[in-house]
Amino acid sequence: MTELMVQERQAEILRRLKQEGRVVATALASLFGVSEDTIRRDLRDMATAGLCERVYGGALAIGPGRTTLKQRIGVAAERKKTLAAAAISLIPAQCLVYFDAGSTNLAIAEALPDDLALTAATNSPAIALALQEKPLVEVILIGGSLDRVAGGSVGARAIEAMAHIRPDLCFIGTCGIDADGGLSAFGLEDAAFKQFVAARSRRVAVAATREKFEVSAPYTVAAADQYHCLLTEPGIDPARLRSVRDAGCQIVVAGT
Amino acid sequence: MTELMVQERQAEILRRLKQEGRVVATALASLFGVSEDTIRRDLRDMATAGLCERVYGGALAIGPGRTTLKQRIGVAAERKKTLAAAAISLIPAQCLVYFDAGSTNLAIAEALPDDLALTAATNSPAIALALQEKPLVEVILIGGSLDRVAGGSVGARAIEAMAHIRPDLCFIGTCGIDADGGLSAFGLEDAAFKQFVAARSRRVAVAATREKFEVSAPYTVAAADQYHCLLTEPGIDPARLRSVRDAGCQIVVAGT
DNA sequence: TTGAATGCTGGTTCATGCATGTTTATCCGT
DNA sequence: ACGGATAAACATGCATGAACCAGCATTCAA
Repeated sequence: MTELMVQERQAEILRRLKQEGRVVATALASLFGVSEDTIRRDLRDMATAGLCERVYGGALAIGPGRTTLKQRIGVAAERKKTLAAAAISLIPAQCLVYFDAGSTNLAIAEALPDDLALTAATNSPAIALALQEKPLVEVILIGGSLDRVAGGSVGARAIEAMAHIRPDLCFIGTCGIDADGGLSAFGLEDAAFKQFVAARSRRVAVAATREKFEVSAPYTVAAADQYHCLLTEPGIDPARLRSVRDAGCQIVVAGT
Repeated sequence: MTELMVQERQAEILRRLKQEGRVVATALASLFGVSEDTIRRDLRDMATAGLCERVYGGALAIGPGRTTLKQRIGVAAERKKTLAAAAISLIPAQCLVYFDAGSTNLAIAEALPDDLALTAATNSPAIALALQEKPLVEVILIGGSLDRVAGGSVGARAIEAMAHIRPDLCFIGTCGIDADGGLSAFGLEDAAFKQFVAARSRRVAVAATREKFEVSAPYTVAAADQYHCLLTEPGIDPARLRSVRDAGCQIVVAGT
């Protein structure tokens, strides 16, 4: 490896932190060909700068990088990751994809591979931040009034901004799925916006963990025949899925 | 290698910077057949002109991929907090405040007290997330194309969305402040958007740490008489501040 | 002759490795 | 489970050489 300057070395450490969630001091020392003291100094500086959390033996990432590490450990989030992996296989390269606000869609955005080139639109600041990390993704942010509960822009301005865009594919978030496969949301404006986006998209996908099948939210978003793909986990009552499939919807069960 | 003139040499250095992302002073010296002092002078000049980042041993390229918002957040975090505290005293309750993308403005948004009620607009996903945590703040997200370097929306859509809003106060971010107090930015679209926002706002404030006074970015945003309040730290050359004050601009020095 | 570009001198700062003593995690025997 | 042993990881201070800057001298062209 070519000799690196301080800033480059720290930048590289930061990159590894983001990617792997953690770094080991001794490994970095031999990797860069410097003493462990130097690495420790680097980590200390980066920690005081708030770029990482110093721990005995190395350092941990802060923020999303660290949550992905936690996700690797946590079982519940492991399911979302599986879902996300399956979702990504639905995305053709070089197309325009819309990501609706929501934690499941955030997981999909985070899981996008670095070598996938596409244009991504979203109404969620959190998803926008995640997408910003993907080098080949051009990000379009949909503005509007920020809905605290939904975690994304809604309202007239959001719809106006969305009217300029026709996604090839959209991932709609849902709060609940009723017996007939209908999607629902907790907010009136949120539901209206989802509806608008779904109507404009060539292809509508819904990624939902199994607990969504046990929730019914007050505002309807779309019936089963208004979306094209339902992405979910194993262990759902086959009768529920059948009714959705009968409406002409593709069912993808992740992890099978 | 044939002997080159200063401008040619610097242009060649810049070319190499763009291509390789970094240059080493000693290598350049032997390459051009000049003393290391000359190279250092070159790099120093180019750095003050905002063309590269000077580091011990050489220089690093500036721009996409090099310095992202995330990296800038950790820099001078403590000082930015002091700046933020002072900035908050400028904000009247119940008004519409715009926060431009940038790490300094992010610090201001994070420092907002929980009992302050206002409507906040921003083009930055990161700032939107921070504002979402404040219970009495209504958040308006400005959409558009997401600029990775600036960390916020820019472009036609962003301007269109902004045209519906007339902020009582806006905090504009700046990449550099020139000798006459003029603000500048690294991106063309970014600069254009800042300009548009500033023109629409009743009152324009700029919060800048001291290093901004040593940087000059390529695209101009606003002259000193086009903003109303400059918020900065102690230790700035008084002559610089005087020229800004002479333009009719209020100067607030945080932490004094 | 003036001014810009460059090289040189001396003193300063910076990054790094090494030596020292301290703290921490882990293992082990009770 | 508990307390001590042990080795790894750590912080600190210091030494060193490289990189740095300010200032002055030199060159050369306008």
